[in-house]
Amino acid sequence: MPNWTLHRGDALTLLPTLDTLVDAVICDPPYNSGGRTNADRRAQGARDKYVSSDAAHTLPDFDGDTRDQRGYTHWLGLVLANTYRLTRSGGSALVFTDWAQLPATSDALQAAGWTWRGIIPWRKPISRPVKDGFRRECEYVLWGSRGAPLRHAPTIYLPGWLEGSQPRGKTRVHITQKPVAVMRQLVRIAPEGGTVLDPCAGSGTTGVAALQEGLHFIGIEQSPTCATSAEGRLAAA
Amino acid sequence: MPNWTLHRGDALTLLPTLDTLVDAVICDPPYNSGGRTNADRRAQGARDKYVSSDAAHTLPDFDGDTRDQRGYTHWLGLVLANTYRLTRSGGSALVFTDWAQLPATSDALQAAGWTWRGIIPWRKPISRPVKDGFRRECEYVLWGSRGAPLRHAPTIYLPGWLEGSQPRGKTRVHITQKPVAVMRQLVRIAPEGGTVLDPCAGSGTTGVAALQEGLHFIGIEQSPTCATSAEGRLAAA
DNA sequence: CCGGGCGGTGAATCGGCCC
DNA sequence: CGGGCCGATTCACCGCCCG
Repeated sequence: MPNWTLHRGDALTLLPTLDTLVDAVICDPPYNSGGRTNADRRAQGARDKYVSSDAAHTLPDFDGDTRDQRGYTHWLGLVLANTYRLTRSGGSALVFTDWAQLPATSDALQAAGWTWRGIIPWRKPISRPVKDGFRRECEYVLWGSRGAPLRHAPTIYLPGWLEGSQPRGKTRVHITQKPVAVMRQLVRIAPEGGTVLDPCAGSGTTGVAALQEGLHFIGIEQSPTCATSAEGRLAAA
Repeated sequence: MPNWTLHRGDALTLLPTLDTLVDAVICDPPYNSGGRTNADRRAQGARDKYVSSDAAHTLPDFDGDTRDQRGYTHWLGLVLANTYRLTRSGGSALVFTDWAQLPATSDALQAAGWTWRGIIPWRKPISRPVKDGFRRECEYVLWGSRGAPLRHAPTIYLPGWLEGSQPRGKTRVHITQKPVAVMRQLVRIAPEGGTVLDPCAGSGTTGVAALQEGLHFIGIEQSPTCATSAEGRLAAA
């Protein structure tokens, strides 16, 4: 029976106090990328940047989305270095990013010691059209490993791209919530019975997917509101 | 009736001598990314890196695939800066890259003066599975613009995701040849009756797509073998 | 219970106005 | 003149309602 733990608080404060070794780190940080100017990025909350001005839902805003690109790279590098320490040799990191922060994310991943292994695009069928230009309908997952990637037994083959829309309606509790089906593909990078760590757990989708795949889960979430709904979802899973 | 020109020679030598203004630059440079180490990358020709050792075809090798990452960024930045000079305000650049060179390519694009506008993944359904890991089945097109992107009349909406396998069999004349259907989507970023420039024309697929979409085409190709087959394909289109 | 139709939305972006 | 703020915009897709 897989088990789970959710720590409440700041990732950079809590990670140094942990000592359980894990097999995979899956992280969906605030991208810090909305807005055209640095002032836009720093001044607004995530809701103002990422949610349509006429959206009817009342999902809560989230913190930690006010860094400029250098600050973001540095912060993410620290988080990833702390998770690297907790990861077994052969373990993997999977980090979400949008197109604009992809190069910064690859810098942070490699600065933290991970070997960069690839990009897995995530295609979102419900996305805004762009007038006179190419639609921006993908987010991206960067894959890194600690040393040579683990050999699985039996051998597994994971997809090179993902597809899935954000949950809608009453199952949605977070502005940037990921579909469980997408996360279930990703957590399979951990070996059978392994442990997955998510330092930016949000609404806990990574944990739900891990439990469904028979993996243990350790999460960290700063926002009390998110942590509470994550605990509910994890307990139900 | 759209017309085309193909210059034979090195892009960095020829670009400064051109003075026709263009609406879009589409470029598929040698990625310089095969091999695990810098020594691997520099020692081999493109054929050894990108083609299976048991491949049955005998397509010619290509030059310009022996730079390390710093050299690649610098070279690509020079090419893109020279094409920037020839591009009308509001025009676009579309640059192909694989996952490993994506950050370097975004650096070069922006260093050359272009505003980075997004990433369009290109999925190649025929790709090798990765043992115990995520398949690498996408390449990426980086979109940049010179100033604010041109307003089209009528307004167009271009895709954020491309699919198409590399040509096989006797229609394939180049190791890294792109499908015409994919290139036709991309050249549409140029306005009706506009001109497309490809400084690394290869087998001329960009030009074929441009002509089919009613656009003019200017290409540059270094390899005499490739240039000859490109001329054949362009004349037929 | 199933199918068709309708209404709402998106990890924004852009133009324009005001200070 | 530059920066900040406001509101209009776009359509494929998904969920829900109703027949």
